[in-house]
Amino acid sequence: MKRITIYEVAKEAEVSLATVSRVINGSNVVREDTRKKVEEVIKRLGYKPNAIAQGLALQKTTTIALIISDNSVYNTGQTLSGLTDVAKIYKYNISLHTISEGLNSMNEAIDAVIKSRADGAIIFDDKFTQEQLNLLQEYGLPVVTVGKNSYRGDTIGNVYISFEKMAYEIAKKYIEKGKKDIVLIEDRKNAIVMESMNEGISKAFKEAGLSFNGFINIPKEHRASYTYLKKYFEENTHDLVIAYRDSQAIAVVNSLNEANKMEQVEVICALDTKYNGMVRPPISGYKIPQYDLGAVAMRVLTKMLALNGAENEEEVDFEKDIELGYLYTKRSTTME
Amino acid sequence: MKRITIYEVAKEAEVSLATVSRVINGSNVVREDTRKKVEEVIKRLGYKPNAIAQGLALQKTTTIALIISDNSVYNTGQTLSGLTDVAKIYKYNISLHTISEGLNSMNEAIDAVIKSRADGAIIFDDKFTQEQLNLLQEYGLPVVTVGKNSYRGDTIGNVYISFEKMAYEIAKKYIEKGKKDIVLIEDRKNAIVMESMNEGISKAFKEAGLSFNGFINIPKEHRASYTYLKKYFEENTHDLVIAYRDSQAIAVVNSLNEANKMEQVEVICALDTKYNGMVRPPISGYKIPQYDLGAVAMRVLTKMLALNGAENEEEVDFEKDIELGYLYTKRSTTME
DNA sequence: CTGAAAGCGCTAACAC
DNA sequence: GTGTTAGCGCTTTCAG
Repeated sequence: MKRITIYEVAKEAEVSLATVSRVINGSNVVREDTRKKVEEVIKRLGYKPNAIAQGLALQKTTTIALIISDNSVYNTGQTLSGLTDVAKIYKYNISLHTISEGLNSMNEAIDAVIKSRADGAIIFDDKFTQEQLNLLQEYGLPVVTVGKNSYRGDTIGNVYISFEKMAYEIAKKYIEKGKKDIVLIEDRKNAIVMESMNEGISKAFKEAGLSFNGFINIPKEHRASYTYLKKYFEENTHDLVIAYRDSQAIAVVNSLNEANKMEQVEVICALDTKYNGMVRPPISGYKIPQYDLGAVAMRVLTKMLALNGAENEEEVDFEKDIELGYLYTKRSTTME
Repeated sequence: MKRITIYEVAKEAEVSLATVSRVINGSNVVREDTRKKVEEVIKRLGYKPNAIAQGLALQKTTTIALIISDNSVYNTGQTLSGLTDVAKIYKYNISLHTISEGLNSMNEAIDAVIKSRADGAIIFDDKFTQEQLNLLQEYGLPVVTVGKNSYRGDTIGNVYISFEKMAYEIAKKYIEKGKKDIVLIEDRKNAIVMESMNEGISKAFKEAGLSFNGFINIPKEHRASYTYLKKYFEENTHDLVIAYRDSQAIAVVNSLNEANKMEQVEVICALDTKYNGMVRPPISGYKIPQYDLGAVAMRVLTKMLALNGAENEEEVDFEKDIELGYLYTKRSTTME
């Protein structure tokens, strides 16, 4: 097993550690021929600089910590891709901290992140508190959250989609068309988003002098929404049903189909995926820029980090809170 | 910004570094009251041991590197969950190295992993070479691959599913029923798996004195399989079509439906997902233990690591190559 | 342009 | 039990 250190390289190349260090860090004060010699030895010996030692010496790890809920991992490979692609561009390593249910999990993750001395953190999870963010801050980690815009701090950024706005727009449009019997299907796994959507719809109703009470709770007994929805739609009809995840939208459409009501009620999925287009009938939905959510978040973080490093108070201002848009895709479950 | 070191803690608690080190590492030679005192100071100061420094001193990082293709991230959140859950149990950190297309990407990832001095690596990707694995070995990293069983080495493990066997079994069963017109849909994104399946089917055919030539290539011009399949199934009919991913199976079923051939041809999806059950008609498929794939892989790696640490040649033998099973789920697209 | 030496924060003998 | 000290591998002044 190889365990070659900078010292071996130095000896073999007949220079000092300092010089080897200079060449691996691309310092341009090294004479060309000594550089060549050192590089040759590095290759010959298969020397790979120890990032841990570098981290210690430099007081930075070039690593950013990703704190992400189990749940999010499942659904959003694309966001992860965006995150990692951009990280790669800036040569950051990524350490992954998944948190499962359990209340304490987030605290444990934060603890691990602090100990790991990551340079910054990205949090992609529904539920965490401002205090937890503050803790990260205290230990000098800039953080950007993805999905929500309710966190504040000098070194806290937020990259998000406004589902409240989306829901508001949908509701408004339908109310104006006179289709006021709107219903929103609960998604227990995404309680926070549900809340924003509920608020958005309520706002539209209020503006129309109405009040919204179409939030459909899926009783806890029902493991899958489908079993409940099937029965529900046998007995009920609405103008429009809004679902968050594709699987729920599909369950709704299946239920509606079986109740022979597909003609009467429209269905919209808030978090569009390819499956909405593959199902029959294809379901209308809002395309969310999942990849960008990750890519932008990482980009914002790298900017913060650059600022940190520069130490210059040049007020290099940039937007830390970024709202991303969405795109409505009409398919067959809506009139327009 | 806090930057408290063990030294601060020692001074504040009026003990030496060594003692502080002992209490944070749970050494049991520390007197109870000094331990209490130190712990109090640690909490009061908010001291968090620097994992980087520990890593340097201990020559181990308690981190395992995950090398994973973009592609895999998308589809297999569950495997990731399995991986991380088990890692958590053994207190390992995870560093994430995604590799995108590009040939060199894997080499870069391996380079980064070596530099990071991770204790071990898990590779979850279709294509990499034995040489690349050997490189990891040379630098002392045990590795376990997930998905394939074709890599060898003292510190190389493989956790996988035999899609060859699966395909063989399917083909054999259908051939015996006299349904010999079997077709396998290409999946360009998973070329290696396709190959195994092709081999499995071919084997079954050969055993029956036949030869298999039902591998359907999706012409490159077609971004989505669906556009091609729709046309294909207007013109062709088979006894059985086997698809790998759910989206392909769905495309097949949709095409078949539109060609009014659903009654005549059976469809099986090799990599079952919840969507197969949600689509109409629901598609039969093989449930793959995705979570276990990750969990078992991580478990195997931790065993290797434990062995490494123990240094005892006690021949603590355990299986490094583990084949996981699958479970057939009949839905509506097959007769039985 | 290059080398010597201090230091990054922590662990692990080795003393006492 | 607890303290002293020598590293772990690398970067970075500071001299030369």
